[in-house]
Amino acid sequence: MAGKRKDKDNSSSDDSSSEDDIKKKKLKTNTPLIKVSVTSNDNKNKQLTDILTELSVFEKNKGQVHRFTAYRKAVLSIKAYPHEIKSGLEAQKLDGVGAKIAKKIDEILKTGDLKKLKSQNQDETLTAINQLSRVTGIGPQKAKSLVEEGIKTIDDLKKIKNTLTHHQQIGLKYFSEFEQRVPRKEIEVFEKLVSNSLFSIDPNIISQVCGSYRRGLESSGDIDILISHPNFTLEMKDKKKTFNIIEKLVESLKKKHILIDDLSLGPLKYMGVCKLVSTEISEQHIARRIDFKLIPYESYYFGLLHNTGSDEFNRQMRGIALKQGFTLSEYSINKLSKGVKNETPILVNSEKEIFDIIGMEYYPPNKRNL
DNA sequence: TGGACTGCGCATCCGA
DNA sequence: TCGGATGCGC
DNA sequence: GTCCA
Repeated sequence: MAGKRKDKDNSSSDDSSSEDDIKKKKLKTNTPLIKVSVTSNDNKNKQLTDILTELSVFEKNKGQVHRFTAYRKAVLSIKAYPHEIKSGLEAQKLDGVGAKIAKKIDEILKTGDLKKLKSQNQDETLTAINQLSRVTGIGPQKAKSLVEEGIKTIDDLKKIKNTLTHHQQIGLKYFSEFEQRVPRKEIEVFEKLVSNSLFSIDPNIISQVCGSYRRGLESSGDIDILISHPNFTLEMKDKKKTFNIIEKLVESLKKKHILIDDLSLGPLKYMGVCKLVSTEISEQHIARRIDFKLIPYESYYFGLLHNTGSDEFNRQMRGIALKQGFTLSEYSINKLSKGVKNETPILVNSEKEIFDIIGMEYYPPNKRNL
């Protein structure tokens, strides 16, 4: 239903000879990985990346997830580019920047603004959809139907709270809090609390906080914890034998009043809300998003690698794996023979072994902030 | 020029 | 009521 | 929107 593309007036038919030149010269952000320092605030093209990021959000909320990722990829390339971009043509040498974005960059450099963005920002429906989509559980479809019913703001949502799903109601309840970053110090406390609960459930459980926390950043968007146990194997997962670690963990943390609301709870994945207990003398704390994932034991290091990211790092590493004849996933690495996946899983005992298999230099987590 | 772009767990909806 | 489809998040 | 077969 969501309208097919209609990009009229923008028929990208121009400059064909220079196009081919550009393609050959494309700087692949592939092999070798371009290193960006952990504090990569040396972005000389902030105006460009800010505007392109805004465009990406519009696309995502219009349901155009691939256009969203396309813009995001272009933004990452530009952020990693160490010079001030002076023309669309210059930008187009970067991986992920094509003719359309190059044209937009020219317009931005020339006029300081972008008509497409302006008109979208003046579109009441689109901006309302963007607003509603900030509530977790409300995606492009729900946002669209809400706006069609005349619900356009967060305040409007509160009036019809009872018609929302449980997930959406929790999203509304903590709307502002979920948009705050979680300081590293606070995650360290949660880490300890969760570890303690897990140890009392079964001392053989292993766990690790992943995401940007593991990459060493000073704050994260949420808290993402991977859990495994020697007795929970791939075979058990495939046969759907239940292993109720997550259920026990959730129960334990609720007793400690650390978990205060749930978004979803299954045998393999929990999504919920946590908050440190505030006392009179300590500072007051706010609610945070937290996820637990139970990973089969043989998949643990693959899960660790995958869930540590960054997304861009994963993308590039998977690309390198492919060149070496492997497919790398969240669960395993498999040899490709004649393009077909060999189903025999390769076992590893560390992340480093995965790098070794594809002949790649080891990147510790704090070097994966691409 | 048209298809790929990760794909899977959970909640909820929908149709038989 | 149940199995599959869909929306969503990551 | 970009890339690639």
